[in-house]
Amino acid sequence: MPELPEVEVTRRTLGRGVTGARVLGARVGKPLRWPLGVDPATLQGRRVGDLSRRGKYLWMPLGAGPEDDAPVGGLLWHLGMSGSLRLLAEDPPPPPGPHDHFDLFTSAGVVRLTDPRRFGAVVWSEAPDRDPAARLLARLGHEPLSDGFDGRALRTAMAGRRASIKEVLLSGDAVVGAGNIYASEALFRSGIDPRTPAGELGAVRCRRLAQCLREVLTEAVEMGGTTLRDFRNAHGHSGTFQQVAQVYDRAGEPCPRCEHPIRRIVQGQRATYFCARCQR
DNA sequence: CATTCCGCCTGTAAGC
DNA sequence: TGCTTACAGGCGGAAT
Repeated sequence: MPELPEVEVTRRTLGRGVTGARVLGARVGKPLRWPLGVDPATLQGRRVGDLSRRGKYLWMPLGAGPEDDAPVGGLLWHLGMSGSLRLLAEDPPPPPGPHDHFDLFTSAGVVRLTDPRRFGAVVWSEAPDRDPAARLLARLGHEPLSDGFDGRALRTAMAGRRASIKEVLLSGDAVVGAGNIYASEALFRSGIDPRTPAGELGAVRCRRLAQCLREVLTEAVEMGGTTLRDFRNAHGHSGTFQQVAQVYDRAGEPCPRCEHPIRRIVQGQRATYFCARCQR
């Protein structure tokens, strides 16, 4: 499932190829989570700017069109559960398959969103700080890879929260980017019991968690992300982080640190994997 | 305000 | 073998 590293890998691999290209048109397939919100024909002639990422959202600026008064805007992309973005340079591009639900035709190739479960979205917005993008980005927490993020910022953001640290990490309103895989992995690395109420974590453990979260996300980006089934980067290549995950989806296997069997519990209707001996 | 739950999807696997 | 059911999960929005 695409979490921060997968979106960042997509941003890098897609941005390298598509930035500066001209939009030629778009094809809208089956409905995604939200409607595009604009007539695809109005995108024609716009120039693709630098891709940026906020949490698991990708922002693609589309500069003014051929007419001088055309507003600057962009597309906000989300990969949902099973989405991936490819840049297809072949001419003509391969015909869309049954799970290809959006094509952005550009002078550099086709940006194609493949998303079997259709939890993803592509939404037009006139700016990232105007609706509908603003509404979707408004409640997001700290960027874990930004300079300002540390244990203090994390602790402040979680003050008073009685929900478990695992659920707060997943909620994305204290810190963004961790989904089910990286939340379990970061908690394992930091030795914190996923059931601990988030507000009870002191300065020391918050600092450790912030550091471990950064590390695990950074390593995952360097490994091209995690590919359990669907994820591919813009060139169609899989990630390899799943090979070094220490607890995720490893219930019953020995803990890599202490050999104690890894447990699987359910928190907020989601699976959590942890070592009950190493994590307290 | 904080927290919990629902619903959107479809591929996969377990159960009958 | 074939059908049914359960499950996985990101996350906004409604309900509590």
